[in-house]
Amino acid sequence: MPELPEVETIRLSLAKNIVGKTIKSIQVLSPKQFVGDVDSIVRQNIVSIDRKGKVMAIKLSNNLYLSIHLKMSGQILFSKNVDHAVYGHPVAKANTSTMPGKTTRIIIEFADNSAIFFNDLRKFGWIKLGNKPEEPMGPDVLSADFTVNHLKKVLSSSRKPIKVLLLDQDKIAGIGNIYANDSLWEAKINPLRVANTLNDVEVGELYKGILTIIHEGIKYKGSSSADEAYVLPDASKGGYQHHRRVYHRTGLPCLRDGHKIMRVRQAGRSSFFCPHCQK
DNA sequence: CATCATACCTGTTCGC
DNA sequence: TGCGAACAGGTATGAT
Repeated sequence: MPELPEVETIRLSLAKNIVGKTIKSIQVLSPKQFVGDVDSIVRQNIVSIDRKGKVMAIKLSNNLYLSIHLKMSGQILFSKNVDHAVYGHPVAKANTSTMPGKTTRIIIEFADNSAIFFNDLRKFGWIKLGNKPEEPMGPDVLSADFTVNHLKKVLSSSRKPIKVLLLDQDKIAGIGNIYANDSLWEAKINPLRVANTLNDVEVGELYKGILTIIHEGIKYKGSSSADEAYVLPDASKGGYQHHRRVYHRTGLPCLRDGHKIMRVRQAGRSSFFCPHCQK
């Protein structure tokens, strides 16, 4: 679920709430989802929180890093008081408005009695402790290394469909299914196009489209529609779902020309596009 | 080497 | 209404 804009929104919120705090305890309720020695994070301070692509890395005072990947259904909720972790409204799906809930997998408590809850219905997400962050290989979309020339190089060496390629975190880090589809609409490029057939003008448009859409995702604090688990750490919802271009808009009119949005399947995932204006 | 299908989980929604 | 199939933000792995 969470793609770059969602993870960045969570990172900024967490940074405000937990940097400088001391970890008092950790409870791992789903053992497969935590990798590392739990005891070595106790009594450490939170130094900073970084992000590359969809992975967050919390730096601790003993120079270890807690890397977090939310995969499809992960959430991070913050509560000022672990004993009264009640949120203003129900969070997504099966969760109740109090924590821990039935999808809570890991709880980290701080010395001031505040806490974060790692919820994950589908159990694909993880938290890993190590001496460096777990990072995807590709440059982050927001980094200086993500240039139009980098995009050109990545595309020219692949015969994959362009949308499938955009999801490859070893090539570019941070783009997921929502923002890949919407970026291609923005650039008027069909998701089925073979990557190395895009000309320089099209690569330029795609580069601009990716940056436009990712920045818009961050501006609206991520995408939280009814079928998405994502919420902010205070359980409030993001707003990008009201600004989607094509994602989950099958049969609805294209925002540019009114033709019906189509859905196709690529590498096991849904792709959405306007058959009229995306060439 | 590159690309595709499958597995990992659990819950909700769709189609007959 | 009931019930199995399809689907959901992602990615590691093995198969082709």
